[in-house]
Amino acid sequence: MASRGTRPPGIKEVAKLADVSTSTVSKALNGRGPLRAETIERVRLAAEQLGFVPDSRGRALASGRSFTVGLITTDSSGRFSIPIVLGAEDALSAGEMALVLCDTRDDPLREQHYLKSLVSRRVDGIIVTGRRVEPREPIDVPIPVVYAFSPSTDPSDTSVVVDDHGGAASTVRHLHTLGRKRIAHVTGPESHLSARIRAAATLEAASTTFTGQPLFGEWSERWGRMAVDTLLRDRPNLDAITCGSDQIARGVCDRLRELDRSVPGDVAVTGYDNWSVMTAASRPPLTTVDMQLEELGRRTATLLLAAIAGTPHPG
Amino acid sequence: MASRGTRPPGIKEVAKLADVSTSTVSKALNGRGPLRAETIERVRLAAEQLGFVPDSRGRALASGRSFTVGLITTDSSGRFSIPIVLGAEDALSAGEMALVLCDTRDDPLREQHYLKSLVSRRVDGIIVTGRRVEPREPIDVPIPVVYAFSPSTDPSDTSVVVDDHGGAASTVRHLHTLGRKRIAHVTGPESHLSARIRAAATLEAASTTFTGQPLFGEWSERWGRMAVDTLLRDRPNLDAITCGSDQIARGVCDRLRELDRSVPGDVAVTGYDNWSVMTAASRPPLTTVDMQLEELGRRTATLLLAAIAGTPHPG
DNA sequence: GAAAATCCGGAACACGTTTTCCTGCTCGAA
DNA sequence: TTCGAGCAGGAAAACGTGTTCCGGATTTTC
Repeated sequence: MASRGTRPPGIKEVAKLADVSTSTVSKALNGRGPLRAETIERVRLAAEQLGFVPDSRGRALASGRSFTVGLITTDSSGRFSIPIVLGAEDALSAGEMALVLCDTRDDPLREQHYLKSLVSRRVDGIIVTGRRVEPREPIDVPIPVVYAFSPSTDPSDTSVVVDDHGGAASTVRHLHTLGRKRIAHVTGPESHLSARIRAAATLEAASTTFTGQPLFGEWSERWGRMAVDTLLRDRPNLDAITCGSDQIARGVCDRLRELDRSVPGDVAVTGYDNWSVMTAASRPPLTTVDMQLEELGRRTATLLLAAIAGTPHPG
Repeated sequence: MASRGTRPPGIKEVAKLADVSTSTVSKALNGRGPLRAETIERVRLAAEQLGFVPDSRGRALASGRSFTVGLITTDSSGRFSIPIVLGAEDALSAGEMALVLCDTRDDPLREQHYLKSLVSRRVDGIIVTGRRVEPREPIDVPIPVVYAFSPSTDPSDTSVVVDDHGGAASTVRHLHTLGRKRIAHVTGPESHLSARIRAAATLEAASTTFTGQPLFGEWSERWGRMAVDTLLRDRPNLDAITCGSDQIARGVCDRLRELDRSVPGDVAVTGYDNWSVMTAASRPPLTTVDMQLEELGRRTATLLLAAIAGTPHPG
């Protein structure tokens, strides 16, 4: 551990070393006031010599902004929020903004606690994200908020969501291109909005080539394996299965292999999420739909920055 | 989005409403000075009525602390850092501390940038974590630092690491309890320290029951499947395979199933990491070693808090 | 050579809180 | 009645920066 006790040099130390006033230092380093180039250089040199790093607390107080945004998530697993966080961080760090992480673990009490903490920190904005695409209760704070992945129930709030409909439809189009004519769909619980949307979009896009009904179950490999047995019993001649998640798709693939159906020769299988752990390990590697969550995070952050700057984009 | 423009009430507004001075408000709300119960109640009421939330920027400036810790990680996937973050957050939020997240993506430039940002924010402490257990270059800042998962190369720094040796040894003991006598080991690249440690510990613990040499490869299911073929060709009578990761273990299980070897009847298989995605989906569910990363994060944060309070625990 | 225009830099204040020191009050005792 | 003790609460400084305004110095112009 490095030395402590000696507190870092402030703007005053720099001022003394450069033999100017503190305000001059501020102007020189921020390029504000009209200063001679020689003075600026002198200040810059002194700052560098002392290893001066401006204290953002003072800056925050003076500027009224904290250059910090909060991210509230309910997705402890990080399965969906991680890429979003990465994208958001990417867009934010360009603007010298920091991101404070708050994982509520789905506990309303915790969420309340974190919210108060963020308000107390005078965060410039808040990103709210979750594990499901179901709309969630909006949060009530006097700060710009952008919802990512799980939109707010209030349509006038700014929300960035994935295009489940388009994703599922493009999957079907892809299969049509490959000449598949009898498509089935295996997905997660019907109680999940994303499962319903993907199923509906699949049905719609494959109306003439769909066989049977979508199968709702759970987001697991086990369910994928079970579903294959059901499908092959009822519709033995199907030639494609679109799955609501990569996990399900992998289960489907595994079971098809065990039953000596060639993939994708006899039956084409598609996943959803582009979870590399699943897609790469599957045999054969899966065709899947990438939700582009990192891009989603980036756009969320960009929208938030715009809202902070005063140009909200509702809806 | 809630209303903006009207800036939140400050301590001054509360003071005016309660008809006391600002210092009295501070004392009342923080329970510092000697005040009459009646006064405290009056202030408390006024604060609540105005929805007053103290501005932590002012507090940070006055108290000299920012009540914030930075977390620097190189593990973009979040595979290992997520549980650590969760644990750390857990321990920190108890102390009203916030956590700002910095993902370097293994880019030294980015790391430097984030480091400067954290120093500028006068963070109270920093947690450094990574994707591998290899020791890493210590960071040089005048702030308490605790390394988690990837220790610092400087032994006088505070580092919290996983007990790979103990974990591997306990696996072997478990297998001995089950009566297994011919144990093999399949793990990741020999260039990875954790693979070497686990292999060495396995060899040591199973000295009399180990068959052949540990197999080094990669952290993938594919390698697990390949390794089974190699093992069964050279040592067809083995009765247990300990794997360096759950992914490898799953590949091993899958391949054994394909070859009609019963698991765990003929061959027992153990994993490492307790990655539920792998262990639960495997058939049969895997026995694995839990690294207790969340606990590691919690302990890291606790150590950091101690260091911030002035009681460093080097080594 | 004097007045005006220009340019540079400094003093002071603001931001919101905590903390130290100090004042004024009340109560009890002589 | 007066003095000391003790307690409740206020005034002011401090934290570190940004910003506004203003004065002094230099240059320009007639």
